[in-house]
Amino acid sequence: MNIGEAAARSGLPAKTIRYYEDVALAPAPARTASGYRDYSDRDVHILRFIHAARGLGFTVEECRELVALYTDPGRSSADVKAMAAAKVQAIDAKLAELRAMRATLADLAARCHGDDRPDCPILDRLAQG
Amino acid sequence: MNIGEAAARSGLPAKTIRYYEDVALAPAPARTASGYRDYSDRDVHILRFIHAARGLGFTVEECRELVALYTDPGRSSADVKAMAAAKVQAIDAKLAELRAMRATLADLAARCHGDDRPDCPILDRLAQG
DNA sequence: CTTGACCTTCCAGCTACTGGAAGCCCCATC
DNA sequence: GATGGGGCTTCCAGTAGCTGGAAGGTCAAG
Repeated sequence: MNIGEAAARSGLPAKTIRYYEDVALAPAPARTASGYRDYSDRDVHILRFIHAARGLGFTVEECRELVALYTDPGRSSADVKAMAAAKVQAIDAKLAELRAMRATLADLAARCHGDDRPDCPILDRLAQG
Repeated sequence: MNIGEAAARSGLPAKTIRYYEDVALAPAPARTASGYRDYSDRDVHILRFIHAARGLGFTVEECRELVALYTDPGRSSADVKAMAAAKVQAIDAKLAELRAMRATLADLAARCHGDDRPDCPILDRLAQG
């Protein structure tokens, strides 16, 4: 199948699939006589795997590792679990950061009149650093 | 004062200050005879304002607007409040996304043995898309 | 045979910096 | 006056992860 269908089946845009191939994350598929990419079911399977991994927040680099583990029959599940645990930690850090921002912003917004006068606790707060 | 001290006082790296000047977010300070940047207290004040705004998650583009509002005595606080509210919404969306990722990952990690065998529910899940 | 959708490559640009090279400048010390 | 070490200047390149667009080849329908 060509890239349009591989895109539809994997959920990734064709552009992104080419990009992943470029950075050697996704497999380079066979080519037709005229140079069109020709994806196998297995290729698409990997693309879907990558799509799912990206969707869980893994970086492209991490996806490379995950694909390597996935395609290695001699892998240890401990390695995969470690990556997942590290990602959970990273997400927790990001969550804490966003929650703090949200709290501050919501508080400031609540205390701002929001009318046509210039007085604004939000700006005041930013101004004090 | 020169850029090193402006950096120390604003909390922004010197590199970043130059970058902000380059993209016309931060004010272009006076220059000494030898070409060194020479920051006034007011310049530093704006730098700190920008630092705080970035810290609350506003993009550089949004910071530009905030600085414009900050320095406009005829502003309406409603405009600022609207920006803050929009940012809270954006953060909420991001939070929801991260929470979903975290939940999935933590669940998968919990169900993975994490030993030296290859069987792994994490990979299985990624494989089904 | 033509049209239009699809495919190819390559280059540029996005956000928000960050690192590094090459080269001045300033101040203190000898 | 020379020297050394820091700080300053500019400019270029690279990071992540795509995305848009240009120029051109291909395929299937009518």
